Order: sequence, then C-alpha cells, then structure tokens
Amino acid sequence: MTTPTPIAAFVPDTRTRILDLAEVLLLERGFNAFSYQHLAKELGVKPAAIHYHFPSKDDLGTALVARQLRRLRKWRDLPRVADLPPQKQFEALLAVYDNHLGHDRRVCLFGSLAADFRTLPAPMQAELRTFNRELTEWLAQVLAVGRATGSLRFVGSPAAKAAQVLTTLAGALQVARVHDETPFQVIVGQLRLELFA
Amino acid sequence: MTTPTPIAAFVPDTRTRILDLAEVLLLERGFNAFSYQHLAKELGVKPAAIHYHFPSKDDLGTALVARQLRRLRKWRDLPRVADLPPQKQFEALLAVYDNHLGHDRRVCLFGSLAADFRTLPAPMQAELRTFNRELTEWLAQVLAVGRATGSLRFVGSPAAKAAQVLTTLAGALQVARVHDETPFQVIVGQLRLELFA
DNA sequence: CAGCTTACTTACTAATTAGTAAGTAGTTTT
DNA sequence: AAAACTACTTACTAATTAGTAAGTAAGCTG
Repeated sequence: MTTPTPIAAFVPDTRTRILDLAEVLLLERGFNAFSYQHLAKELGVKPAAIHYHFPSKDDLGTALVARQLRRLRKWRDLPRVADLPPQKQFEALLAVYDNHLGHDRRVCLFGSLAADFRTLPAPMQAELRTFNRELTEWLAQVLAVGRATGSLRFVGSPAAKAAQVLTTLAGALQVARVHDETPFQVIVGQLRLELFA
Repeated sequence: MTTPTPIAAFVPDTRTRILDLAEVLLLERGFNAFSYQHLAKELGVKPAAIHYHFPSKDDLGTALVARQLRRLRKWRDLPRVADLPPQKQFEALLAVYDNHLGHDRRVCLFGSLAADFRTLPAPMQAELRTFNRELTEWLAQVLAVGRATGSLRFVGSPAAKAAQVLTTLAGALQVARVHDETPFQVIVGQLRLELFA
C-alpha cells in the first residue's frame, strides 16, 4: 500500500511537510479541528516529532501565519506582480482567490482564522492583524492608482474600497464552501462589473 | 460574589439557557472551541444535564442553527420589517449586524460556522445552507424592489448584489473581531455610499 | 395514592488532547 | 576518533473530551 517512490522525487524536509499539511488542514477544517496526532499520522511520523519542530500548537500556528505573511510580501514585490498595471494587479489578486477555490474550495487564511480568533495565541493574532493590514494597504494603493489612471472605477476612499473588496473575497470563499462554486463566481462577477471602468 | 436576585427575575428554562449560552460561545469562540463542560460549569449544572436536553453536540449545534432559521423567518415577516420601504428594510438588516458588533463584536452565525463547515454534522450543514439561502433570497427581493422604486442603486442582478452584500457583511464582522470596530464601520459606510441613490 | 414522567446528579468509560522526558541512530564538528 | 548535534522514537502523564448508565427527587396523572 506504499506509494512506489518516483526517481529523484523532491521531498521537502519534515518541518516544511508539517507546515504544508497543517496549512491544508487549517484552511479545510479550521485551527481547532486538527491535532498533532492527525498531522503525525498523515506524515508517517510520531506526534513527538512535531513537538520537536514546533514545541506547542501555538508555535505551529504562529509559524503558519508568519509564513503566509512572508509569502504575501514576496508575491506583492514580485516584478510580474509589482510591474503590472492596476487592473491586472487586481486580476492577479482574484487569481489567488480563484486558486483557493480550485484547491478543494479552501477558504483563505483570514477567513479560516477570523471566527476562532479569540481562541488563538496572542502572537498568532498579531501576525494575522499584520497580514490583513498589509494586504489591505497594498490593495488600497492598487485601487488608488487604478482610479487615477482611469482603469478602475469606484466611489469613496481607496482604503474603504480595499477593505470592502478583501472582506467580500474572504467571505466569498466561505460561501463557496457552504454551497458550491457558483456563489463565488457570482460575487466575483459582481465585483468585476462594478470595478472595471 | 453572586448576583443579588432581583425580585421576580425571569429565568428561562434550562434548555433555553443552554441554547442561549451555546449561541454566545459559538459566536464568540467557534463551534469546536466550547465543550459540554464549559456550558455546564457556567450554567451551574452537570454536563450530563446538557446531554439530557441535547444528547450529542451535533444535536445542540443543529438546534442552534434551526432556532436561528426560525428567528430569521419570524423577523422577516414581522409587520415592522415586512411593511417597510426597501431602503428601510436594508437599514433594518444593517441594524442586526450592528447589534452583533455591539455585543462584544460577535460574528454572525454564518461567519462563525463557515470556516469549520466540514467538521459540522450534516443536519447542521443543511440548516445553515437553508438559512443563508433564505436570507439571500429575501435581500434580493428587497434590492429588486428598491431599484425598481428608485431608492436603491446598483448594477447587475439583485441576486448577485444580495449575495455580495451579505458576504461583505458577514466578513465585516470578522474583520471587526480581528481589528476593531473601525473597519466594520468603514465597510458599512462604503456599502451605504454605493447603494443609496 | 400508585405509578409514570421530567429533570436532573453521580459515577463511570473510552478516546483524544497537548505536552514531556529519556533514549537512539546517523551526521557533523573538532 | 571523540564529542556534539540533529532528528527523530518510545513511553509516558495529566487534562479534557463526548457520551452512557443508573439512580433520585419532585411533580403530575389516572
């Protein structure tokens, strides 16, 4: 019943495999719905091996959000994102959410942690706040430039519109989970309809 | 340290007290973050007393969502809601979310359960789908009439706009939890700005 | 007033949880 | 080649979890 090892298959180190699996479980089931046992069983190691890399679940959770924050900064600063015109930058953002949808309708990190927020360790809460703040600031800038250059259209402040749009996107993935992909597509279609000049 | 009993204080029966407390814990901490022990301790009864009223946590969760669905239908059909012009109906909806915000920044039922959705018992999932569907249909109708009578303004179909707005409101309460009340007010302000003709 | 029903408590079980301490095999450093 | 370090496993604990079974006191019912 073991998978035949493909030649020269790249297997990341255990620490990364733990993070990757924990991330999937977090986005598919929520932070309070997976345990070190679940991780260990699926990774083929003992629970204590996970404690070795992440002494407590708080540490694991914090590492998870911290990694996502690093990814956001890296993605945002990537030439193929940073050098795009605003409308294309917005499309690149939508593609990220669409990718979540395509991966078994995973919600986004924010949407996964917001409901359980008060049960999370303080460092994890802090990382999530930073994550959401930086993402919102980035989108506000994109929207501001987009409106100034005439490719995007909206009323109100870029900051308010950015907060509204990101909130809607996070929520749209949640609705997709509860129903199916349709409402997500409907909501994103509505966003495009309103925003694209 | 006990509260002095006011004269003729109305104390609901245990079943209702369980539901009320479970609802608070659900909206403040998430479904997988409270136990029968938590409920029992705070209610001053033994965990088995809760099992008497709700044999399993699945039963309790399902009862919780079912009650909320009954409340939605009752609220929607209330003369003081049903007889309002569309714009006022929309304001009445916003008042419900604002009330959540005022109660210790509780998220809404949908926002609380969406992330953990796959860990929920099937009957609870079904109830939540119905709840969300009926609320969306109600708002779509409100929006349709509002646009037809000139008091509300939006592009696209009423159904799409309703899905988008409700998703945004659910998400706005989550953002308020992660940060503070400000982003909720900002997002709702943006909604009003766009929607009110 | 006998018997049934309601609303519990007491006392328990089996499973699962996060977390720890000690040991060990293999690798790297000195 | 000795020492130290890395990445684990084995074996454990104490707490908590959902859930059950049996008992009981109070009230209602025929």
